Amino acid sequence: MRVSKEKAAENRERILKAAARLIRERGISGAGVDALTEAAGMTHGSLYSQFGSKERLAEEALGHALVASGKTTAGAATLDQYISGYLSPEHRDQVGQGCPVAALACEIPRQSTGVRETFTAGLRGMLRQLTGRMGAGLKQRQREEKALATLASLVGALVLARAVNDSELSDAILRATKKRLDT
Amino acid sequence: MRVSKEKAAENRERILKAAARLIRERGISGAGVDALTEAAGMTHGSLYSQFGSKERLAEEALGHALVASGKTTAGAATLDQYISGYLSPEHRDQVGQGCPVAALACEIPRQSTGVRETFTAGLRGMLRQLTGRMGAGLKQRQREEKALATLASLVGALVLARAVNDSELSDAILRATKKRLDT
DNA sequence: ATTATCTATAGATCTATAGATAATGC
DNA sequence: ATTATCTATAGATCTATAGATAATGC
Repeated sequence: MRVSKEKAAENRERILKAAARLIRERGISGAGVDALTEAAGMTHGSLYSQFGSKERLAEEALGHALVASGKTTAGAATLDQYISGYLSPEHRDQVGQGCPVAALACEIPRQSTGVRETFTAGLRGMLRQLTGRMGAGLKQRQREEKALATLASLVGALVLARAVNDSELSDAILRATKKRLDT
Repeated sequence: MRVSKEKAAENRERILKAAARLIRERGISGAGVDALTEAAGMTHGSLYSQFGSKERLAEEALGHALVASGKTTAGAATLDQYISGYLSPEHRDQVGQGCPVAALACEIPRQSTGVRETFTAGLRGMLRQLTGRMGAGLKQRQREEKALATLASLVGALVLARAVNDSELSDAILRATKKRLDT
């Protein structure tokens, strides 16, 4: 049956929000059309009238997740706060609401051009936030360079801390990386 | 039909070698039983007589890839050589023969216990190699700590360099991380 | 007799489409 | 009349198993 324009827009948002979480938890290829729509309380058919394909939903859902994640990190007043939050055990343990870059990076090379572009734009957004928090004594070039290296450290540490099967090692990865970034 | 013991062992090795490459290129969940056995010139049925399940093959193939990768990096005489090789464009562009940790880390949290244990053991192996190449002036604790932070940097940089859709940005990630690790 | 491999197939799941339905919005 | 959603289903692909085959290795 048909629903009102507002209701349809609301449904669209609900699928997007659920998808933004599910793709981080299960991966883009691991989150099926059924699971994505069911999590929003709808049947899989509605995905195709709203987004046309799973690929396009994935692209929008990734964008949604990147924006949400960016709003969270924007709250960090200093570089130290940014780093501490990113490398916290809480962030590690909440994949579905955490940084989409860390959650999805490994499978991005196999995704559509649209998804890869959205991902790259999101990564540039993170770099901008980091660059803006780098020491004022540095030139712009140096701040950008530091931001690149810092982002790689952050993402690598989070990804590894989530992957290992030993909580002590996982904590040690986060701690050592934080310490290294403090210098 | 039946084959000789030696031939069977050889077939097993061939599947493992092909799988070690395929899981890095397509991900563990992305590499299907058909593709895995076909790449070794066999039908999918043989996988089940050799390994019992895809999960067990994945575990052994990951181990295989970790050993092969460890042999390559063992050739690096110094920390600087290790880092330069890891962050080289060649390594970035050869996922199927590169570091399995960087290729698979994001999906490891969703894998079986066996796969996660193999992954963690492989990561410890990398840490041992790195620790052994850390400055002699440091205490063992400090060397281990530096190795943890260095590994996170290396893996994060490679994963991001592969994911972004812009070759200049990709190169910049590798360069900035190398520079940061040189200090 | 044992067993590595192949063939055929089961049963689940995946993405996608066609057509029906029913309420909206002109 | 338009259209968001649902239902049913197509067609592909996934992991796994059963049974046949045929050569090994006792």
